[in-house]
This record gives sequence, structure tokens and C-alpha cells, in this order.
Amino acid sequence: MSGASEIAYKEIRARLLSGEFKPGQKLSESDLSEDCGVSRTPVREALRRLALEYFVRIEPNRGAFVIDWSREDIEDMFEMRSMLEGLAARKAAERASEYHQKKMAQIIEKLDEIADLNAPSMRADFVEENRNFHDALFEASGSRKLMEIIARFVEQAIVVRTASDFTPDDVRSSNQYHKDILSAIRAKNGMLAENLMRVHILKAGGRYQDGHMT
Amino acid sequence: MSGASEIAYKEIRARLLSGEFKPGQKLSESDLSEDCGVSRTPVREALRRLALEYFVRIEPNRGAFVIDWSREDIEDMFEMRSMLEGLAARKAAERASEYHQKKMAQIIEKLDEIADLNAPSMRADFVEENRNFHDALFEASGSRKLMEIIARFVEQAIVVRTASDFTPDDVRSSNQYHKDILSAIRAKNGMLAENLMRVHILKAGGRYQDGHMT
DNA sequence: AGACTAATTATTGTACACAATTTGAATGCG
DNA sequence: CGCATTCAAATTGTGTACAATAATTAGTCT
Repeated sequence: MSGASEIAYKEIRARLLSGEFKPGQKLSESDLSEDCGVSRTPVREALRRLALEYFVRIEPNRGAFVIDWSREDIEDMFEMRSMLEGLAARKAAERASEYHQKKMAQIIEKLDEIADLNAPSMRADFVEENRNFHDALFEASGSRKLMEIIARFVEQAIVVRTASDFTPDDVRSSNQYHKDILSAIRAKNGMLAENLMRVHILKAGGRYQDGHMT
Repeated sequence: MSGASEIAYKEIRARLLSGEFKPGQKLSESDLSEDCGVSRTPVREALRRLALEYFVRIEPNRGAFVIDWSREDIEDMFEMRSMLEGLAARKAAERASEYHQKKMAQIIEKLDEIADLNAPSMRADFVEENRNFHDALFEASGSRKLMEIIARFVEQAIVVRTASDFTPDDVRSSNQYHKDILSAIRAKNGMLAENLMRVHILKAGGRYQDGHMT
């Protein structure tokens, strides 16, 4: 399925994620429609969709603007994510199959390799594999709707997280949480898995930046 | 602002909530456009929006269908709600102003009256005031994004909750939780407020129907 | 009769034209 | 000079026509 609407959505979304469009910037329907090589109709559809996914904000009769997140909003988003992913971790501890546990273990290994190699592509590799870990955990939780809804938050976080640059040590530290979470899941300790995940996400959100946690 | 798009959205949404449209039913764009007295364009916009709000499901080139929730999906939704509203309750305990506490107290009184009066409109009155209580709490939590996002879940729940019929005792029982939550907020006991809210929501979700909780 | 295929019909998807609204500049006035 | 008002240009919102796709019916063959 390669509808014009889908093309417009993917193109605009990619440019939003890349940072080409700055927060607050106005997005003109006609300009985008030229860029995407489709008419205004599918562009409008794409913008409406992106609005509900919190990428842009639409003011009636005025158009679409790139969303700008306040410090508070970002904190809220990460806190919500921490609650929902915590829930997913708890459910994973209750229901993860051997297959899913192995899958997570493999991703954890890859993440360790990424940290050790310290290649130029480290950050991109980390982002990808990290995402894979969380996806695997959602799958392990066995809750379709939970997966669907958290996905939206995670996408959001990417927008926000552009500034973050991970050192190899950050990757190792983050991966230690993954290991602990997987252990808790293996031990079927739902509450522990949940709490570990909560802290893991909040750390990523930079909520404990002021040094009192590692 | 009374755009055609808004008209279509409200009309279709109302009919979905009323139960006129059955789960799985196909929603024809032309039919809806006639019913709403607007052209197909704003109807399409409304349907796309309702899809992202989980009211309908859109299959490419096939149209919009009323969503049908599986038992699992409903459980997931209530669990997510319980996590997010729990978060809101915790934040409310941290930051609720005297004004917001009084507001919640007033709504609790009204809910008691509703239970005692046992009027024919009891169920509708309960739904409205109950919603007011939760909204007041979100406001008290002081987190805009949190409010926005939880709102979507609550709307959903309404769809699902159509079947539920509360007796005066159910209303009193539910309101007891409201009282306990407000007490926890007044005592600035965030964790207690959070846990009470979690249980409150899960009860509403019928997760503990099998009798071992009151 | 049953099943496959082709043609017909209905419905969604996209483009485009026009209406409604907003933006911005030019003008007039205090 | 500053500020409000009016008018022109630009942009969004809606209706409609047509294209693309899916659903349905009719027809043919075994």
C-alpha cells in the first residue's frame, strides 16, 4: 500500500524526527504538498494524524505548527511512559515465554557489543537495539493494546531525545537495567521488574540528572 | 467554531457512544455525509480522527468499521488507565492546592446526595459527577499533558462501560474510594493516593468482579 | 449445480476549484 | 509617530468531480 496519504505522512514525519522542522514552525499545506509530490488533501490527512500523535499542533483556520514541548510536558511524557512500560514489564514477568526471554537476552548481548566496540555508529546502533529490547518486552507482555499505545509514547520520546548523546558507559549503564529487568522477569518477580523499568525510563528521561543515582 | 468537520466528528462520536452503531459495523462515508449534512471531506476527517481515538478502525481502501473490543483489550485499557490515573493521584497529593481539595470535597458531597436520592436519573448524574471528580483531580495534579492523555482513555471507557449499571450501593462504594483518595491527598501521602486510585479504577473495570474485594 | 472468470456497480482515495478565514500591508486619523 | 481600519493576498476549509480500488453480479465452462 503506497497511497499518497501514506507517502505524505512518512515524509513529513521523517522530516519532523530529523529536526529539519523547528519547534513552533508553521507547516504550510501547499509547500508540503509540492515537496511530497501529492495534492493538499493527503497532506492535510497526514497533518491531522500527526496532530493526534503529538508531533504537530493544529490551530483551526490557522494551520499546523511543529509542537514545542515544555520542560514540564517532557517530564509528564516520561513519567507516563514509565508507568506504562512498568506495567508492561510486570505483565512480561507474569507471562513471558522462554522464546521471548531468549530474544531479550540476545538483544542485551548485542547492546554490550555495541558499547565495547565504540564504533562511530554507536549512538544509532544503540537507539535501534534499545528500541528492539523494549519492543521484545512489549511482545513478551502479550498485550496488544498496551503495545500499540506505548509505541506512540516511544515515538514521541525520540523527538525529544534528539539532544541526548550516550557515551559507551551510558550504554553499559542502561544495559545493566535491561539485564536486571530480564532477571526479574525470569524470576517471575513482577513488582521488581516493574520498578526497575520505571527507574530505567525515568533515568532516560533525565529526571535524576542531578547525580544521586547511577 | 462550528466547522463542518467538527459537526461531523461530534455527530458520529455521539452515535458511536449511544450504541446506535454496533461493533464491527461498516460506516459508509456517503451515508454519514448525508446524515450530517456536510460533504464527504469533513466526514473522512472525522473518521480518521475517531480511528486514532480508538472508536473506529480504518482498513485501507475498504473504509471505517466500528471497533470491537476484545475482553483482553478492555482489561488492558483499564490497567493502563489505572496506572495513569494513579500517577495523577500521586501528583495531586504532591501539589493539590486548597482550592482543588475543596472542589473535590464538594463533588464527593454531591455524589453522596445522588446515591441517597436514588432518583431515576441517578446513573446519568453519577456518570457526570464522577467524571467531574476525576477531572478535578487531574487539574489538581497540575500536569497538562497527563490530563490530555488520560482524557482519551476515559472517553474510551465510556464506550465500554455502557453495560454497567450502578446501584446506589455501588455509588456509595465508589464514592468511599473518592473520600479515601482525597484524605490521602490532604495528608500528602502520594503513594497511598496512587494505590487507592489504582484499585478504584480496576474495580470499575470489573477486574475484581469475582467477589473478593469491596 | 458449482466454481471460476469477466463485467458491472459501489465505495474509497486523490485532485482540484471555490468559499471562508486569516494575515499583512497600506491608508487614514488622532 | 503610533494606532486603528480597510483592503488585498495568502492560506485553510469544504464541496465536487474523477480515478483507483474493492464488492457484487452475471456469465461461462466443466
